Amino acid sequence: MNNIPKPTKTELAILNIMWTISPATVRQIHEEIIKSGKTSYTTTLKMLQVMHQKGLVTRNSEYKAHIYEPALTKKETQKQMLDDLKNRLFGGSISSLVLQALGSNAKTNQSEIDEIKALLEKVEKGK
Amino acid sequence: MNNIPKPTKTELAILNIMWTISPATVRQIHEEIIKSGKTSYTTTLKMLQVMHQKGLVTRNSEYKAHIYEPALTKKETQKQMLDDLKNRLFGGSISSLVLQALGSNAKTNQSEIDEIKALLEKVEKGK
DNA sequence: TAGAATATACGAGAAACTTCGTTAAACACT
DNA sequence: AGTGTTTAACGAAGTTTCTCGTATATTCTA
Repeated sequence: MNNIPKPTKTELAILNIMWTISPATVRQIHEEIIKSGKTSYTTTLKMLQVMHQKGLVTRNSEYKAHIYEPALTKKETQKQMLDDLKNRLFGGSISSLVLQALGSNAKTNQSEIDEIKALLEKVEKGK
Repeated sequence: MNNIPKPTKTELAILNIMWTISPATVRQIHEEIIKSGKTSYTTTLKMLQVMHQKGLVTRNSEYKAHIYEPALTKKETQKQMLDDLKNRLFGGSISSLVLQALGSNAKTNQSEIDEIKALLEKVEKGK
């Protein structure tokens, strides 16, 4: 099977770093992690190994220091997790999710609103 | 402290049932749960006890069979979890989340689109 | 009122997730 | 070559989450 599991909380934190600096070695990733909290190098290493085992990241072992990359783009992961949340809490309805998201957040700026509107038009046209 | 933690996967499944049938006894909740999979009554009971301990549900112990209710409404929980996802995967930007949600989902029907548009107008006016 | 049914409490074990120390191999530099 | 540094691998322990059996109390009913 080719199914990549949903990342856990800690795994997601690591992926967020990797989306900005990968391809990267464990050392490089670890340097970023410790900017916001203390952790052992081996903890980071172990996390990457487990994530590789799960298929969340790929790695190149050609050199002594392996080089890691996320298996999915940030966008793909966003889609995956949004989909999960939609199914588990919004009865499978994306619009219900969107309504709730917009409704509980008034500080959306004009250009963002325009962007959303434009996208809505596109969705409308595409029917 | 008054802080209610984010429900886990299993806890959320139970809350989903409770939002439709609560106030309810463990027995009633359990009957719903076993409609989609086998579990022991005591498992359900223990989950509710832990959830009560965490503050996710309230209970009335006046009678032999305690009566449970969610501590938060479904809407409040939706807001809470959307907020969490937004912070952990969308850099704190709701509009980026909304764009991704709408973009990766073409099958939004017309009335839903209209609803979203109306809400956008409201957000726009309220500035 | 005695036995059956139904409920809670509780603890133990399984499973998933996270952290870290130890070991050994690869490499870097005199 | 010999010493120190950097790395991967691995296992073990700590945590959280989930599942379930057993013990005990309460309620029902025949």
